[in-house]
Amino acid sequence: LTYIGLWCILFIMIDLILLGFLSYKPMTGYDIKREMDHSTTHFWHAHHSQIYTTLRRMEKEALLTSQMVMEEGQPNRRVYNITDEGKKKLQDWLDKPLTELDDYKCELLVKVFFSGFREDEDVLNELILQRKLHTQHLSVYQELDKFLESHIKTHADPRMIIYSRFTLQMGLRYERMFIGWLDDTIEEIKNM
Amino acid sequence: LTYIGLWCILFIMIDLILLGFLSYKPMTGYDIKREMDHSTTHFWHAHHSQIYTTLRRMEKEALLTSQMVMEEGQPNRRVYNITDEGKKKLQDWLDKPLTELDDYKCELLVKVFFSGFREDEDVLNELILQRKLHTQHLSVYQELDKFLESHIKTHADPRMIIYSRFTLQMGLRYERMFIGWLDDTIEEIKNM
DNA sequence: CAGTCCATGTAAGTAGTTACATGATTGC
DNA sequence: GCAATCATGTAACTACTTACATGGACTG
Repeated sequence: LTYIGLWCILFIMIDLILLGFLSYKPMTGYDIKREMDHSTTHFWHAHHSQIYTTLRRMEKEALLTSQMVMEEGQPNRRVYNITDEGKKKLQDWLDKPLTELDDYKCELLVKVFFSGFREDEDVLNELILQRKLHTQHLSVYQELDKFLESHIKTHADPRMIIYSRFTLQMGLRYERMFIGWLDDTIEEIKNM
Repeated sequence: LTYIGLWCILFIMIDLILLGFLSYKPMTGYDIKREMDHSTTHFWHAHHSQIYTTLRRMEKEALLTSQMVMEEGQPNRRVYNITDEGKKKLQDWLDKPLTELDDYKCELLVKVFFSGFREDEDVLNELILQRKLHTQHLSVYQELDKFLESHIKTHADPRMIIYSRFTLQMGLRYERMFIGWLDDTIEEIKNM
């Protein structure tokens, strides 16, 4: 098991996300958590506990350095910087193309799959609730998209914004696709 | 931490999937793995090691029973049956509506998010490769869908088939949505 | 005679989750 | 007075992954 690490570098997603954010600018764990909640949540999320422990571990691995910055009236901040080794790791991962598909997990679909045992009425109510939740998500993404669109020209590095907007476009499409499926499935159950 | 189990029953997805399959008929771990690979993979997958260990644990929890069936010329089979307690657990989970959205994780989107650092050419190649993979998946789902459609009337319990087909419809929509996003993103990068 | 299918397991590790813990400041 | 924000951590656990392990029957 252990010798594999020598041959094939392990790319752990949370590591690469932290390296990605820190390649833009020095940040604290708190900063990264906040940014993730506003930009990557719809395709990758992390709890603060995982972020803090991973940053610590990556500092030991010489991918990052950190300094405590003393604040008055506010808690002190541990600011992380990416090292050359960290930059290399990020670039190595980016350069290596994905040759497989991500696997998708969806609890709702598991429930639907086994819903032959349920009352149609109950399934319908569940799908209607899900539709509400997805509609809320969709409108959040629409707001975010407007915001990104307005900042795309004023930003110093538009490439960053352009690529992050591609991911948001996927968020929008995903929600619309999901709502479409919910609508059609609701109709089909009603007509059963 | 421990007292929570007393108040709030834990619903672990793999448990519920195994209960779901065994509520149709008695099966072995191998059978369930094979069925999952043909029906639930696109929204939930499991390795055989997890299936075997979970079945064992659930037997201890009195949700299942098992008997070894001796075979000649072939390996012996451990056939599992669901108990009344197991049926109750499955039904309790089905009856409790989901009040949140599943969270979605996608490594490709993480890469795209940080692809401002890459050559457009490299990103394009990666997206084109992903397009190929998604197209392959799509055609597998289309075959499966044809198969389900032809069996929907001859099957003893069409409700089962109808609900499982709903999940396949999602698979089809998901792949089409993904390919659409890939096409548009590829075009936008080419025109950059 | 190499490879896949049948069939069932164990061992070891880790990524990620949930809860515990603290405490000053700002705002309704 | 209550809740949220800022800010950083530790402790404990578990769902899931990867690899190890076996061995007969069938197929091209």
